[in-house]
Amino acid sequence: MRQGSATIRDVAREAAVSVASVSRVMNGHVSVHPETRARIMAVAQSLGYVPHAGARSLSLSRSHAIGVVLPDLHGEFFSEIVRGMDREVTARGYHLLLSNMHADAVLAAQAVRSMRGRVDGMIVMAPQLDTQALDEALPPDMPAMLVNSSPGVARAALRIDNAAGIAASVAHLVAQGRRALVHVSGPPANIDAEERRRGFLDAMARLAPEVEPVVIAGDFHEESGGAAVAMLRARGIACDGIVAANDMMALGVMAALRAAGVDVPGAVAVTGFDDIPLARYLGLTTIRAPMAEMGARAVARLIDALEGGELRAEEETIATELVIRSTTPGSVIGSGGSV
Amino acid sequence: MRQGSATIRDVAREAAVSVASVSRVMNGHVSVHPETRARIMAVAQSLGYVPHAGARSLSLSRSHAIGVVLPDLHGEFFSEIVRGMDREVTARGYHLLLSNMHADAVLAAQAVRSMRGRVDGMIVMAPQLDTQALDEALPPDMPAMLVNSSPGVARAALRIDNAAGIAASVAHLVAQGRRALVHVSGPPANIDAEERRRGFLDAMARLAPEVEPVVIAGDFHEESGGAAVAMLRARGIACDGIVAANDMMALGVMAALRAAGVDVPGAVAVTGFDDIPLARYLGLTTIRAPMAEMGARAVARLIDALEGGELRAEEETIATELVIRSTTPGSVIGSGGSV
DNA sequence: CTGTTAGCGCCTTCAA
DNA sequence: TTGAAGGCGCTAACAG
Repeated sequence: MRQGSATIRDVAREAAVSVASVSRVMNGHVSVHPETRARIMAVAQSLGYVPHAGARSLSLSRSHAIGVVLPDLHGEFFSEIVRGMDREVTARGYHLLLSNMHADAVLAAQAVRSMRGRVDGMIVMAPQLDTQALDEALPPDMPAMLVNSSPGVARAALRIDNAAGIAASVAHLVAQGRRALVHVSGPPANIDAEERRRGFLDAMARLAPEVEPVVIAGDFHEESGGAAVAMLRARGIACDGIVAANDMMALGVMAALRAAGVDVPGAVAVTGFDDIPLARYLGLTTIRAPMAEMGARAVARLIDALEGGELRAEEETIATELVIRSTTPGSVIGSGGSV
Repeated sequence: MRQGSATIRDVAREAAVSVASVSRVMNGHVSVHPETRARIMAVAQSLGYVPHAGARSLSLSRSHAIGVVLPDLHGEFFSEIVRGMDREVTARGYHLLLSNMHADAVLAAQAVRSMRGRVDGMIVMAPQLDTQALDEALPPDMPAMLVNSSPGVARAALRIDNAAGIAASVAHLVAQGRRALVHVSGPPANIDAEERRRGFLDAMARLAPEVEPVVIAGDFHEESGGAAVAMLRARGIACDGIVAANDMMALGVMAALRAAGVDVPGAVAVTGFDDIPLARYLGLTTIRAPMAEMGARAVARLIDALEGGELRAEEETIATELVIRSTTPGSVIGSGGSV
């Protein structure tokens, strides 16, 4: 992109051929005399010629890059998702153009627009943006995959099965005879948080219809887990199992419970969601959300579409997995993965 | 990048002006009649016109994108570095083009080349590539910053101060009267690992010249920490402090020690390096490596250079910070940050 | 098998 | 203040 580099014309002149021949050789096209080919390759080599990807994509109307717009999410997620995307994208010969998006819809729209002309498609993850904002931000003719975003937009989408995940946790606890379950939810504006909350209520209605389920509002941060426990105790709410909407809050719950001398999992069982590395270390039973696979899948679907397939505006759901550790007791029979 | 989008010509035609005027308006240039400007903007708006960044960068020879080539590193680092870069890059109106690089030099070269014509500069992090491979991979005229890479190349570089960090750990332990220190090193081909190993030996020579320092080879993975402890015990090597080359190994060390009934930090103190989130949770004393700041700094230096400044081929070092937790006892007086 | 020639979408002198 | 025209580097017909 800077001054010095040799262009296709330099190679052509030096090899005494036309740029077309150079282009043919560089792109492995047919019909080039072996001798000319050899000469051209030698010259290209000696000049250190590397095709200018920008020019190439302008002429081909194809950048082989896909834009990724992510919210400012936690370290674990970020790296996992991007890792999955990167794996797939590299295997397919594409590049990833990154752009973070802070919860602001205006900035989001700007980030999305700024990618026109540099990517062939986009992957947008916007758990906190509403349908309309997303719709306005995405150019209508831009192939895009929505990941864990608000439903309602006629776009191809991917989301983890929050409801089934939470339901698995509830089933697991219910199978142990626990009924007084409490859900510590995430921020209300967040689509994942909302689905988990609903999933909890639905699962309770199905699996323990005789009890009135309790939901305490949290915000996905560790502290709100501790706060939830404090509230529970202050109000004297009976509880033998806490289903947190994510692992960080579950950790807060565990710490508060133990600090208060409550036996975990003896008196109260705890489950989280996400399966962050800490969960494994601290023995937290949780729902594993396969973020890397999700990223890879999003890329795969998008590129498939870009290369001729259809990008059907349907939502695909990614299965989660219940990982039983020491915050819920014993190996329970028949409480496998999903519900 | 697809078919539908309106081009500058569509806007020009619709507004009954030349493309030059549209261009002037879009780029906020002077000398455009207010009336024409208004008309053009109205048309652009109604057509949903968004400038084609690819074409723009071809004609300007400026892509406002910077390429990032990273090794396949652990989640924590990856996200922290990229977060720092993203923050800076967004603030400056640039984009990040990502590319992973698996330890193979050929693939690395290819990854780097594939970015010509799509980025204005690059940030390369290659702790396991040697100088020559790096040199060959980077186009001579491509502005680039090396991050935690092999020294010796005449390029601008940034690296965390591994030696000072380890020295701080050693000083901290020595200040507690510990002398029988053991270092569990990282993989020998890794530049960070090597610098930490050397840093340990140098610090020991300086701070505890009377003892023969012990180094056990690890590989940055948790298991090798446990293996190191096993070896220590099998050989009956005396030891009252273990300085691991990274946190994961330190965790392995802690687990093995405790499993063997050894009191930590009573009998043996343990320190790590990196300060991953787990370190905080498990109370591991460690050296904090500010990866986000490092990423941001790399971007800042690169963009400064791209926008007129000089990109001097000098190495800048990023300071680390000793974080004392419970795997090394008590608050020790006078053992602050660096040595 | 090879060269010529239009663009891809935009920016920018140079004239008017 | 505005328009016409060339060019950024490359690819893809279309002729030879």
